[in-house]
Amino acid sequence: MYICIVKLEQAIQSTKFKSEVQKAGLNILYTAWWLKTVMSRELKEFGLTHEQYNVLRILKGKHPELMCVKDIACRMIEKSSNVPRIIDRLEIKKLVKRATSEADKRETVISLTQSGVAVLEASTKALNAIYDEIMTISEEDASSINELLEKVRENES
Amino acid sequence: MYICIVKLEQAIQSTKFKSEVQKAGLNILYTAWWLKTVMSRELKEFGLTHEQYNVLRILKGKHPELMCVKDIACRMIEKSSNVPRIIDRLEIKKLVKRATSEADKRETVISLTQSGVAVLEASTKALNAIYDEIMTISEEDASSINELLEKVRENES
DNA sequence: TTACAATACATGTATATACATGTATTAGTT
DNA sequence: AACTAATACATGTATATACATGTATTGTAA
Repeated sequence: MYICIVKLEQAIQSTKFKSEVQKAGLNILYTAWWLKTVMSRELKEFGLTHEQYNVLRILKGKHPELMCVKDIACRMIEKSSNVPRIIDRLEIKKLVKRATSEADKRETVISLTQSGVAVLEASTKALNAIYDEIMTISEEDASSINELLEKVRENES
Repeated sequence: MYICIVKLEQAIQSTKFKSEVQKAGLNILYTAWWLKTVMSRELKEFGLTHEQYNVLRILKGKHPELMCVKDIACRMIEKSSNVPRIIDRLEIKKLVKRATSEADKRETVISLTQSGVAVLEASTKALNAIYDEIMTISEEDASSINELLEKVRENES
């Protein structure tokens, strides 16, 4: 059973918004929370948190090449993630291994263990299934969202 | 100076996405993180976290009526927020007051203090200014986002 | 009316976020 | 080459998230 509250108005019990733009801000925040909740519930079956999964997924992108902490950090969705600490938990679960870089001893290089690869593959399969199940929008609508969100972010000051 | 990474591909250093739908998921998560970061930086000037601000804003909606903890909780954007603990911090800063409900002694009723109202008003002004500055999309685009995000969430299983 | 379930909130725990600081190593400057 | 700055990461702190458990109060049913 998933949390199913379609309308933002119902979700946050509020009907007055200053503008569509402000409502869009709340909608983005709420939808992200909803997505994270659904994904986390699935990942829990594999003993992973959302952030731990993200690190594994990033490592997989270069596997079997090693990656240093800062290269993982700059690929994280949430840039303020404390990557060394997330790696701590993954290391305890023997899903990744740490080593000091030969080339630059300041760097710690991380690699996926075989068990890390296995857990990642299984959890990715489960996540994809959940995505197919809950995100039933069309590719066209998804494209529109991607365009619009990049428009939202295209500002500096 | 704001974080300005327009394209998702740059932001998370990834170019391959399984589908537009999956990319939309990442885009929603990343945009939410970006929005929260910008807002939090502004709120810091007032000694507030994003969540503390949310609780104040919700209380304002009924002010000067009192609200109990569960009524605040169900209006939060992030439903898993631990509202009693957020109220702890606000109480220490004398922005809200706790009292036991007369009608039902299990309930704790919360009210904004005068200083709470003042801080909320000032921070809301600052946040609105930031919103105007960074969210320069049109009302029409914002409406499209609202429609599409509600389409994204309209699924259960 | 007593017993039990449900409700409302407080509190505890593990992990994450956001940010500051500490420590080792490398790069750059004189 | 010695000194200083910068870099990479580890670690510390306050708050939040996500969830479990504890405690007081209320509702309900025998």
